[in-house]
Amino acid sequence: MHIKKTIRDLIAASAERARASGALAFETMPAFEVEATKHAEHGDLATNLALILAKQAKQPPRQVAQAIIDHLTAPEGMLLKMEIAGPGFINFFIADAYWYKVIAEIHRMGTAYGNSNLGFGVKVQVEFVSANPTGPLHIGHGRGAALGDALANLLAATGHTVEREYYINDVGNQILTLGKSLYFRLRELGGEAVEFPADGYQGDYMKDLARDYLAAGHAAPGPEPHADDLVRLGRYAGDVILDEIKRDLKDFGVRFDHWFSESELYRQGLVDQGFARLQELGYLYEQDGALWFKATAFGDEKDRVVRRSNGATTYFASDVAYHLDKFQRGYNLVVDIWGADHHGYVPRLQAVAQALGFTGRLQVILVQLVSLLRQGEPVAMTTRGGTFVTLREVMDEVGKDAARFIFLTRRPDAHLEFDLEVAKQQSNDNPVYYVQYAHARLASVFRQAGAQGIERQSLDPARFLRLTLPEELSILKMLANYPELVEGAARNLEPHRITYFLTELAAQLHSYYYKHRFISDDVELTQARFWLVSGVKTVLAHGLGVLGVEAPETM
RNA sequence: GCGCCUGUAGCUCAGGGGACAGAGCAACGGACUUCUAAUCCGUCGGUCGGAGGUUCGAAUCCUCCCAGGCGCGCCA
Repeated sequence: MHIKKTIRDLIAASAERARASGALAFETMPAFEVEATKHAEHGDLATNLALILAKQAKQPPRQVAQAIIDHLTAPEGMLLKMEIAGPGFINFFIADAYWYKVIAEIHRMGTAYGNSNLGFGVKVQVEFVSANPTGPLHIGHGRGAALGDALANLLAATGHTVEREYYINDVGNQILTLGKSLYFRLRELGGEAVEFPADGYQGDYMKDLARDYLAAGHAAPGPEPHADDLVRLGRYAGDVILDEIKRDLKDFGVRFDHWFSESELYRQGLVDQGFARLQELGYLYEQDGALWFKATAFGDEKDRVVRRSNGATTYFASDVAYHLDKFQRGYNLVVDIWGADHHGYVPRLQAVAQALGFTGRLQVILVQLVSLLRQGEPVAMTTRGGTFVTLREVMDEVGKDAARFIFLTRRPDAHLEFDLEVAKQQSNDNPVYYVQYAHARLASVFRQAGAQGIERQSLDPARFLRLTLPEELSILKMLANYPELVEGAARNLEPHRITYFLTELAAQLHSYYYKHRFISDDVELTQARFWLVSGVKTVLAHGLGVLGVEAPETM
């Protein structure tokens, strides 16, 4: 029951009829809006078609609107009335009875209400987090994790075939640096006073790692270590850290289908394949002993080195290979979620996508950094410097659900201030509990009713006529609009729309609950309300599911 | 210097061509013998950073300026 689509079709058909009858003259049907109104006096839906068509039709907007109304025929009982308003909007007032249908619809679909086949046959990959295994996940990674996971859920709910991937940078200098860091911590444990390298990873986790290394029975390295020894230490540390990252993500409720190693690109010869492909297309050239990708041919500000004059390939070369591989795996859309500090990297990667012939199939979502505060004071966060708050700490302090909800209450491209003290202090006023409470409250109502021997009886649409309160109609409309909202969120890759919807639905439910009793002596009314609020419960659970937040039966 | 993101109520943020700009928190005043008060009801609070422009219509699009954040390697 996509009401907007239904109305849109009616409007379009009406305009065509008006043209056929000569009441309206226009060449082509322009794009027009059918929007939910902000104010009740404007009805339920409004269109701006008359305003847009006025110029073409050479008639005043309100006159065009009248012509559309005159030629519009809606199904019996659907429309209460239509009004021309303001400069030429047409407002549609939907009959109450129409909204009751949503209850049966939710009943029919069950927990799948809100799902759709929007993305049928579309294969999407969401790559997110992909933090280097050189330290624990911090709060910024948490934001990316929550977003990527919710986005993948959202796309799956709308019928896309979704795969979640984590890209592991396990090639290059950082392994050596990691090994060096471990090495120095080991020597410290051996009682030596060594000067820790400035470019080392200074966090305390490296000290723990060193202790664990010895505890596991590994021999401490001697002085003057060979580079191979450092690399081995680096790999060891990387593996341990990656295991920890996996554990953190699992506990954060985030699941991945693939963990893709950068080293795999080399093992499989994909980097050379990438070079060969670009070479073949004429987008590689040599200069100053280095190999360059002609990124400027696709709007990047400068060409980019893929192989340095010393023969080493760059990080960018890996990404060329990695994305070529992604596209060859047949994804219609590849979504990369990155921290905003990598934004300068977007044009060159888009250039690669274009060069390889996959224009428009790569979408990079930049997640702005989280500025972490503790009682209003900024906390500097650097992995290398070792001062940061880990995702683990945040989970422990404010809980998985609260953290995820907070992350998903902001647009990705907006800076996020996360004050730990505030998040803790306000944990009871946190919007996540507000929404969860609505769900638990309804569960409680049904438990209470059950205890009184009152069960929800079979669906009888005639009873819904008893739902006449403004609160009830308002809730019905929200429920009816939910599937479209989910589709819109998916289309725009914006999970936060779900968050806002849920908060609003919970608000309406709480208000309704407070003013009116669901369980009463009036059997018919009780049944009608049961059916209504069980629809609310279903939708709350669905939305929370998309966000990866629990929908508790009791709180 | 150049580029990207941001600037909306005291604070944190939605809204991103459409009708009188919204929510939460904070502040203030009310509501529990009641299906869960982690709730509800009300009050207060905004020249949408500034100036021009486009449009029937601009918080929203364009230009310039101001402020904050982040980038600008043959690093990863």
